[in-house]
Amino acid sequence: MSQQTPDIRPKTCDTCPIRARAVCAHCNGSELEELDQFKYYRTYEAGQPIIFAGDKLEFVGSIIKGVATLTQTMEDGRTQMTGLLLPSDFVGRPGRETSLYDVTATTDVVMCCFRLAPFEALLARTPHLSQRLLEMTLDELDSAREWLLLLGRKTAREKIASLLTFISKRQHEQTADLLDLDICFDLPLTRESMADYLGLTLETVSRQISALKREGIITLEKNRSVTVPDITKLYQETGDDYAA
Amino acid sequence: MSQQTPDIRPKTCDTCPIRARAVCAHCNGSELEELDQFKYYRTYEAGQPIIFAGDKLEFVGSIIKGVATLTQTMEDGRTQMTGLLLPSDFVGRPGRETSLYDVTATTDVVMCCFRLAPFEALLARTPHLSQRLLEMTLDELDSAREWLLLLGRKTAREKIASLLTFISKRQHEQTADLLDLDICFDLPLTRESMADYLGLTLETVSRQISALKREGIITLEKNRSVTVPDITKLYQETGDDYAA
DNA sequence: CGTGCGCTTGATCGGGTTCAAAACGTGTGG
DNA sequence: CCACACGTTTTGAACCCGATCAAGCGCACG
Repeated sequence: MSQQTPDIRPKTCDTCPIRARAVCAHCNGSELEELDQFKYYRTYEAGQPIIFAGDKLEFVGSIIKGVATLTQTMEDGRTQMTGLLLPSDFVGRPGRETSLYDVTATTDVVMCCFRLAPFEALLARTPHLSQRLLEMTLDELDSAREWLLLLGRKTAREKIASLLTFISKRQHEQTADLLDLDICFDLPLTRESMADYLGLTLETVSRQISALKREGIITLEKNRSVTVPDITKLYQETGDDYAA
Repeated sequence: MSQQTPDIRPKTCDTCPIRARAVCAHCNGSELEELDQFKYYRTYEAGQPIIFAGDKLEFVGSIIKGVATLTQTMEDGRTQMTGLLLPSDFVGRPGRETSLYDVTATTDVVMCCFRLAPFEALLARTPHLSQRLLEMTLDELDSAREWLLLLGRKTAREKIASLLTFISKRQHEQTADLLDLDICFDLPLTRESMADYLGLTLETVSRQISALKREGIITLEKNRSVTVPDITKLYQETGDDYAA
């Protein structure tokens, strides 16, 4: 925050790091030009709100860099994360005027935003766009269903191992999968956010992470930087049956 | 099962009870005719599997009548329901060859099935179809996110009250909402299935239902038929903030 | 009338929560 | 450079909600 983050906004879609996986992935040149008419970039600092539940939705868009969360909060303050958005993920819901969720940047975030009304109009007459959005929504639904299993039936230890495995996968899917090397990644979430993701308390999260550390399954530095010497050991703790 | 269920398969789409809400809702006459080329009806008895996880998907389709579930099972047998499909809901996932979930009929079910390959082909060139599927998928994602909150943060009592509220809503959304009348509905799920939906054990489900009964918030007959004298009282137990 | 399945109820156990306090890390100002 | 303050994380101790284990009940069906 005090340190100036370099402006990594892509100049054009050609140099956009998420071009291949974002909602615009299937769009051709002229479609991109149309999108460009009502596109703008926005940045958010870590911790800042992007949208509040109940707010009128002004835009939808893609996460270019950083991590954002969707959360729901009950009247008495109990909070559950219901979405964890990483680069290339889509934010917002065409066909709805107000957000059902709080959207928050948990790290510094760069977004590619589209004004809602023209985006919806383009969506309605551009199969390349709507088909990609359908694909992405179906994938998100599958992830949500895995998440249901995690919340409903997994133990605290399995939940932690599953989250760590998920983050390491998403952070390394671009790079070559060198399974024989140590895997390192940064946790983009505080203990409290992890707790909100996993349906636990932050104390339980802390205890389970300590246990994995004690057993040598993971190593951490400065509480945020994780090293996994043997990813299969971590994977065995997730409770999932083995598959890539 | 012993009793013969009357054949309620609609003769044509005009008389189809779910026409207005199904995936084909926006289709026009000629599009329906195309769908009709590779459409067929199937029925399943209560308890029968519709698809096993890992099976090759032969068809997608709509639930016309009855209730089906999606479930995931871990190696050691823990199971979590991850989908509860009621009439008009869509079954299957275009763009995937094998099912990730077990799909099971929990009551007698009638489905309108479409052979997968021609359906996908039609989907790709029929915006009326793909846009409706997108809408439905986005709605399902929203439901899944409410479900995440339920599994992650609600108490057993709140979970039960939420499920009962959900079922009563879905069974009465067609009929006029007479809030001042007693609300009655049948539970399409066993205690065990409810437990799988809620991330609980069947004993806890039974105890919480007994508690609600003892307190006069619900009444049951034959363990399956529920009467709610005052729906707002039940709603207050869900933990949700008040809204229709 | 017996058999089986779905449901209820009781007694005990334990994983995760709650409440509390200490340790750590980072940034601030003297 | 050190002292202090604040937010995050760790650790400890007691408690409790829901799980587990174990009968027993009631209704449908053969």
